Amino acid sequence: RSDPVKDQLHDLVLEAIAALCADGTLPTSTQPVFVVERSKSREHGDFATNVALLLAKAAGKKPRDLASALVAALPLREEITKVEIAGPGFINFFLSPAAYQGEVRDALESGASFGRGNTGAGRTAGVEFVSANPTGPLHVGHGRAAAIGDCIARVLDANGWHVVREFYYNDAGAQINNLALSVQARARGVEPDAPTWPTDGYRGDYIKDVARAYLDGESVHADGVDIVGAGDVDDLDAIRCFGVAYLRREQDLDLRAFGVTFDTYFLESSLYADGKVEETVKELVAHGHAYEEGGALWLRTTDFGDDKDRVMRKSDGSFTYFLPDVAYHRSKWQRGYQRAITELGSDHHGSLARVKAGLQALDAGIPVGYPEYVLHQMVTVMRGGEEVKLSKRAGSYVTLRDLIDEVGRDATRYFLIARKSDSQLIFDIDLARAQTNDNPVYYIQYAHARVASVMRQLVERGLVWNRDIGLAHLARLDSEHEQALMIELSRYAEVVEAAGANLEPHLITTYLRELAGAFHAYYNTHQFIVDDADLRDARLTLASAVRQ
RNA sequence: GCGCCCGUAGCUCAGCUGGAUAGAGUACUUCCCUCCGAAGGAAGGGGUCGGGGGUUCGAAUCCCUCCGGGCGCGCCA
Repeated sequence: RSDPVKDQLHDLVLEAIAALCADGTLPTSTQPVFVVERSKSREHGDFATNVALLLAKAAGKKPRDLASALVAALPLREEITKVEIAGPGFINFFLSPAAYQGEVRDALESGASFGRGNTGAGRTAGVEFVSANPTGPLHVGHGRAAAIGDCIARVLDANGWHVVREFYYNDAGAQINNLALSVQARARGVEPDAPTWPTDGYRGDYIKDVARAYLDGESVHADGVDIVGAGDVDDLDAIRCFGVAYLRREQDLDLRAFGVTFDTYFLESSLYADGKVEETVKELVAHGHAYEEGGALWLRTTDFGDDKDRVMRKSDGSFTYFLPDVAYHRSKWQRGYQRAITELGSDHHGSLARVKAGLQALDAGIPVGYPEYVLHQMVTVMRGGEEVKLSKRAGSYVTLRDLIDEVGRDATRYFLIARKSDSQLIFDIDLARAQTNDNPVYYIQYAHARVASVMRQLVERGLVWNRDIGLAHLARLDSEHEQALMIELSRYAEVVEAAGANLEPHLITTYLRELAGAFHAYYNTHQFIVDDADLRDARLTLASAVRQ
């Protein structure tokens, strides 16, 4: 119920239906299922309803005839300037600007909380994203994950959810061991192509930085712990701890520069340390979904929609990655996340079915749709019409830091969420840097700059604007362009709601561009009348409301 | 081979829980602009919504099939 104007129209139609039921035009058992929607084009008014199309059969009438009857029974309202029957039987409503002035009032009165919803009702949603292994710098793909995850978190927060941002990382597995060996090799002066270089070692230049810091006894602060480089090249455990801390800190600095922070860092190793992995295995076995074959322990995930059964414990006694994943998502449920959103690169999609199956096999009352996965597709970075592939720092890929340094934090965030996450994304550095209206970030910032400009001039002329003056002059917002702007404004709450419901933050970017467009149109055409203080104040009311 | 995602204007993409002549930005064509930022405004041309079939009063949207592109199908993570 986020749009009061739409809701009022919906209620009016209900009244009309009730009237037709009373006079026998409609059967009294009629189910009033219909929608009132914003019209796509101005020719079709502000709102339209398909009610006559849907009820025509029940009424035994042609849609347009039923529409006529409904319109005749519709209560009159001052803000409705015209009601029209169009096309196959749509009823179009034309509203006066006054119908939207309440939205501006709401914006002024609610300030920063304008547009917030409460579908979350204070429930807890855990949003897990990025979750990069601490084995190197974050790349563009992580950047997309960071932007999408953070914006999902923000949008859920705006819908009344209590949001916990969570970063899960592996600090103990084979990849980390590989990292430790790579740092050790660098510390010993071994080059990547030398015979003693570890198999599949990390070859990037950043490994040299880690090794040097370790040898120099540098102190690294990450996730609330200080780790000092011990300098001993034979102590692989010490190297591992230092390397993880070092790269975790680097990732964290990049994320902070990107405007992203986390509430919880969850270590994969804690699942083992706290016995969660063993516990999960025991429960799966106890519920009869496990069996042994070829010396390994399997889970019958095919009972829960997976393609084939999966190995939980390998024949060598160690666990596959699959089991900690199940234990981890189980812990989200146990920690009280009524909703869990897991943001991943789409190359992980193969693991979704088995994790969900594992959670169901626990028989712990976890909902079938838990967790909700949001997958993002690959990012291609372009500059000068060519694909950018290399980063000095990491070697084989473009880092998030490269992008932030080159195009700035806000533009990077905007472009990384501007597309549906399941579409491949082309990140055009030239476009993102452009100071022209081709660049949507520039276009939006430019709209803001124009508002700021007017406000500044107001102050320079010694004039005052405040909320009360704005509220007193709402009725002056009566021009066509002001109405167009107010209509855009009135969509805000439902855009926020839809973005939250569908976990689609790109809806926000699309909306912002449209809002900026309405603003530019308003600015470009209206006459700024300096000798009419009242009119000026009223117009500035809207400027300020939109800015907020 | 199987599974998931994508295919919409020259380009980059919205729209996809079914609705009216399929939208935005950009590019292109014509016209306008010396008062708040012209980094502007007005108008116009441009589409078999990948192809085909089906369901429906109505399909870009739902179902089937084919084509094209990406990704995934390990006792790797």
